[in-house]
Amino acid sequence: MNIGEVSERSGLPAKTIRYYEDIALVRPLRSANGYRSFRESDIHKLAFLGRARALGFSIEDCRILLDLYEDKSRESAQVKAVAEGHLTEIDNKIAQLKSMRETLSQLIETCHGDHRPDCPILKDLSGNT
Amino acid sequence: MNIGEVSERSGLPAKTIRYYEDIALVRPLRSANGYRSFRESDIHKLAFLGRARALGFSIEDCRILLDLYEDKSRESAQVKAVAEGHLTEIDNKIAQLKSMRETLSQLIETCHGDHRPDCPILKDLSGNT
DNA sequence: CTTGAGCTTCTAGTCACTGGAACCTCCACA
DNA sequence: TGTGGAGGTTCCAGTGACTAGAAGCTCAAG
Repeated sequence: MNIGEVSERSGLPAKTIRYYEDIALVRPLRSANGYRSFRESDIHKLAFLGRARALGFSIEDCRILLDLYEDKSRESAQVKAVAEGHLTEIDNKIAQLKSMRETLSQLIETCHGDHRPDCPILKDLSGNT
Repeated sequence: MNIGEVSERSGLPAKTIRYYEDIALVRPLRSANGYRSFRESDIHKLAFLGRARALGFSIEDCRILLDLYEDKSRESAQVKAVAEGHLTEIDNKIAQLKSMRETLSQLIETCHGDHRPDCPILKDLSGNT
């Protein structure tokens, strides 16, 4: 199967699929004309990658998860550890964003936002309390 | 004032300060020996940038905010608009992360995480329901 | 006069793609 | 048989906001 159809079926842009081959996440065969030739298992892998990326896993995490997926003697604890590490990162990011949000929304509230130049947002950024 | 002291006083790494000069966010003078020579106003700007970046504003937003800061005839509505745009982005990111978090934590809960290979996380990623 | 800290510039790497150029291949239709 | 266009190929460069590291210059203290 050619890359266009694989792109449709996996939901990933062709560029991304080529990139994933570049970094050896998938290894499609080649036809006589030089075109990539994807097997069902490649499409399956790509869809796996799409879902893992949608959950925010890094490419390196994806690589590990794919390896675990293909290792039938894996221990589920290994998978869980990767997922938990990622969950922690997500929690950290959420906490950071919430803290930014908090500060920012307070500043926005106190800014009258009209034609006058006086602005508590700039005041705060400039270090004035 | 040399970059080292400015780094300490502004809280920004020297590398970052040089980068900010590269992209013309600050324009320190130069001493006869070629060293950057920072005025108080440069330090002030850098501290401003540090705070704006800590609130998650992009470099381009920071550039706009700095310009507004220096434009004494600005309208506070302009500042507020930038801040509100950024707040919306933050909210979007938080929503996305929360949705990831939701899915991921549910998967983690159902994974027993022991020596057995059976794993609902991988099952889900592989498209099995 | 040496040593070491601190400064300079420059290049390249990060992450995960994405855009674009130049070129090749295939298939349908005239 | 020619042609046009869709779809494939590779390679290079850019994104954002730094960061690491190398090679070399300057300065102050001992």
